[in-house]
Amino acid sequence: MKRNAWNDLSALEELVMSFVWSAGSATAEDMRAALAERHPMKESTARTILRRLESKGYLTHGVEGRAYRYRPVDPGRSAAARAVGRIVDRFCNGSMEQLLIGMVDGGVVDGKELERLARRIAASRKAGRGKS
Amino acid sequence: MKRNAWNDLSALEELVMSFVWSAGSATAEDMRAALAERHPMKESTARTILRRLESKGYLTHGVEGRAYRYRPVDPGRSAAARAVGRIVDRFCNGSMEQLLIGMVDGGVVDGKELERLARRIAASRKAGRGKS
DNA sequence: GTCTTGATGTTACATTTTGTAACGTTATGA
DNA sequence: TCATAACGTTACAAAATGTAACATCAAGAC
Repeated sequence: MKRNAWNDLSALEELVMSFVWSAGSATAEDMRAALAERHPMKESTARTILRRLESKGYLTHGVEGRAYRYRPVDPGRSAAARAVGRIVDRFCNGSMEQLLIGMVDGGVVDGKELERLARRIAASRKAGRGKS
Repeated sequence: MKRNAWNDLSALEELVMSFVWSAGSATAEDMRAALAERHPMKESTARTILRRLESKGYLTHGVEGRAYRYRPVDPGRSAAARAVGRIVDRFCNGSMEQLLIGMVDGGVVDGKELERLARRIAASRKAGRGKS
């Protein structure tokens, strides 16, 4: 049972996922050490969070020596895209345009920049799979 | 004192906001009746949810006859834009481009459509403003 | 002027979710 | 065989959620 439609991660889980996504993969200790200043926690706690994230479907793990190495099931942008899709439904009555307008007006992204990115992406997708 | 200013709505609160945003405004009864099938609840419960949403800053109310009429403090697209900004930070390492790529690849929005909308929006807001 | 009634605020509480972690178990290299 | 690192299990307190009863109070009905 999800917390809500656009995100079922708690603040801490979100912080952890953020780290794992940027790091690519991580063991419990890696994560704990990396977030030590932001959010200190015991080894046991770190592992619990990672396990919960795995049970929520965000992470998977493989054995590496004696430790577990967790890695994202999907790239952050995929999870992000799904989240945004739901946001559009709930907050903007399904109108992607409304969302974009809100983002530009709210300064989340500059209008020109958005146009530039959109143009580039549309072009590259049409041509062929050249992910930047 | 919200830990997550962007993601502080529960599933039910989200459903209610979704309704209020699309309806423009609503009394507790309006809301309760509208969501009756989706999520039945007593009058008292409906009012509690609306009051909580007001305390969270999502709604405000004015008196209308004997009832309170709640209305969104901000258009849904504003709340959506904030949420997306946060998502970009956490899920995409701050890269708006990564988010857009994820959305196009994930089928959340068509590349051409995105480009069309972006172009139109950029055109209608010639100035590239600084963030608030 | 009461009385009825609809709407409000106050208060309550069982669940679920989160954050945190102690502990017991197990494989592995010394 | 033993120390250890890493794991899973289990436990809780605190906060968030969902749900609602109850006491009130204003305004129109009589």
